[in-house]
Amino acid sequence: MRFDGEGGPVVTISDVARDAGVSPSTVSYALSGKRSISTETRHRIEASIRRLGYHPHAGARALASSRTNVLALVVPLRMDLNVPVVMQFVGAAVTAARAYDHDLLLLTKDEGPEGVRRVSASAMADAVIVMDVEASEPRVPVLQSLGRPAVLIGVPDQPRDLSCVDLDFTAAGATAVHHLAELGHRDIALLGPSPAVYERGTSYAGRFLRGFTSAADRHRMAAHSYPCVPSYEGVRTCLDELFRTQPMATGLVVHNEAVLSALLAELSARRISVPQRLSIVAVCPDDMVENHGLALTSVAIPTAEVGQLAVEMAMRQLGGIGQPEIRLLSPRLTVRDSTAPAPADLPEPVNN
Amino acid sequence: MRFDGEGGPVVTISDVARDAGVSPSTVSYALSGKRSISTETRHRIEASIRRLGYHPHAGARALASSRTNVLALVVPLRMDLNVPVVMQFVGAAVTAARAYDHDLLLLTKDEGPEGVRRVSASAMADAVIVMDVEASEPRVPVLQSLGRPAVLIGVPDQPRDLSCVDLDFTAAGATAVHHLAELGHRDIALLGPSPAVYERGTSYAGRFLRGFTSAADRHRMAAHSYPCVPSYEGVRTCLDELFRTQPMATGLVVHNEAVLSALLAELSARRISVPQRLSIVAVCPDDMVENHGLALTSVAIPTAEVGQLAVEMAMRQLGGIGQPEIRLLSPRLTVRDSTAPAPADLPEPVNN
DNA sequence: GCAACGCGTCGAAGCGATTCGACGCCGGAA
DNA sequence: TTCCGGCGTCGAATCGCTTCGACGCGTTGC
Repeated sequence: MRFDGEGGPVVTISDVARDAGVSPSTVSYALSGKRSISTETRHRIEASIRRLGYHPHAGARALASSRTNVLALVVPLRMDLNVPVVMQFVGAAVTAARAYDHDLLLLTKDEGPEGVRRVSASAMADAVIVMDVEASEPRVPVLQSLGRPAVLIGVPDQPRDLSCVDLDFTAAGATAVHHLAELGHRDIALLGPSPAVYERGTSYAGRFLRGFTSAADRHRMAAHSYPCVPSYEGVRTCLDELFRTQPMATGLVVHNEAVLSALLAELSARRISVPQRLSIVAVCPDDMVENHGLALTSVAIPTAEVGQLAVEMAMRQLGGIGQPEIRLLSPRLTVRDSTAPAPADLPEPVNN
Repeated sequence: MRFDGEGGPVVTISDVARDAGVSPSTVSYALSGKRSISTETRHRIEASIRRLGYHPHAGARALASSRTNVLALVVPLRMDLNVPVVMQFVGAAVTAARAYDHDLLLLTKDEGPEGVRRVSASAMADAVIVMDVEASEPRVPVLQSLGRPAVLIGVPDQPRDLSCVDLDFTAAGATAVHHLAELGHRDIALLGPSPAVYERGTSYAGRFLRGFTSAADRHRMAAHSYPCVPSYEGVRTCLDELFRTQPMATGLVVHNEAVLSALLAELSARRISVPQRLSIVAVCPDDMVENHGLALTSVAIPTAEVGQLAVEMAMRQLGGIGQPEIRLLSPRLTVRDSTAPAPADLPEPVNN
């Protein structure tokens, strides 16, 4: 039992063993349950552990067992992504991980493929979860060569043998359009994420757009897409452009959580009433549909589920059961107060 | 050189040593620089490392050196805090940590003091950084007994021997008030964070409020504070309350980034012009003052600096130089378009 | 000319866990 | 009664790295 600086005594497994009158290996087996231990002995060991305040040394454990009980999570730090949404994923993931007695090591996308390799090669994590996946994701080859479980949140063009989980954004796009179609809208638009997001080839943006476009085609609706930088100015520019191109548009799908409040404020300033003149379908986590002065009809982004599933898929692979798989969650539409039947009489064209 | 599942060969320090024709300890010294190595030998070792693709095993390193090169970061997951602000801290911290060749382990405040103890006692991290500090912070005793460096972002009532870093929120409150006083405002209000934040005794909220109140007293201004839940509804309620209590208020300090856009939208809906009728000083990170249709006069929350400083203070303590210290950054006011001299004629009272 | 020293390198002893094989004991099957 | 198998436990090897002490050699100082 060494003493270490200010901190209390550093208790090792041998200290526990001595205190309980058994050998270290017995303590180890009592802890891991990999061999049976008599109830009698187990209780004695548990008591010693509590009395001495024993915590296994993570490094030693990792060295001996080649398991760290740590998951690496790669998050985007960019500000053109919606930050609260990212945080929701992270929160769900860390909570799920703790339920499996694992911790999360935080990496940033900035480090690129090399960061993933570094952490994995130096055995700092047992598996890797990657957010903000791009269509031609440069981290896929690295991830694949790692020989560790990996889960992508999003779907690249070539997932190879990697697990993916996400909302089915293609279906989500279609769902939003379908809802507007049912309400009789014939001329609709998509207010999408920042152009930068598309240019980067971000997985979900493209998938949603495809779903939106092809559903609109199927319904023979007029439909255009307007990427929108997340600022008041960006919203204004987008709306100008939108109503110049489609002055008779009556439906708007918003796939950009960050601009929701600015959009509603600006529409109200322009005296465009929602949902009378313009119906709005938001695509965002459920807890973001309130707080705008109007409950928004929305297609939910199930951040909590996705984050949790990502961890569970990783854990399953670590457990040996379960192969890589691609799981796309079906979209769920909740009708609230921002959508209504298309105006019966031709709406007044919006001019700016 | 073992082979391990799908992953490439697992290269150890002995493999490198053999390849370079030296002993393992020499490789170790070449890597750490703790003893001098001839240039000749060092080059040979570096070449071997590159050729074999050697990455030191983090667990083994931690075991032998009792250093993990990992910092634990405890973040709040609550949604009543402004999430983008939290993310800015995190981003700055992880970037700074990488500059010191360290990684970040993510803990949540949910785990409470026990989480901190767990991670520290099992030697998963060398130091701990804690966000969202409360006045009577329950993690302080644990942190103190750990015998590891710890840095709080925020200042509890009893910091004991722990390092703290933050914006000087007391001074920030005073600065905002002072600016309005100079412009001739005599009747002002504070739109603060959610009541829950105050009830929790969150460090920065109380400090800001104190700075605000005492500065207003000093200037003999009428001043009240209105905690505001971050939703459209919350903003409306607050404004109702505010103008019922202080119909002649001409200045508003907003210490709640999340409601800024809702606030401006609602004010515009109520035909209260900013800054003619009402001057607004925001307290928020600089990159949040745009995007509202009006550049806001603000007292900056230097998230990047604070996050980075937190890491640097932790590193300094790990390096043995530097004692625990409390660093409060001086506030910086930037005058933009949301503040103007108080209306010369008595402003029309706002009634709702 | 010799002691003292610094430099570059090596070997071996840990660090604190896991895990494999072995062993004694007891109960049930033959 | 003997043999076998499972249970509970132990001892020792091992994981990959750091670090301490030692050693040989070439300099430097008196």
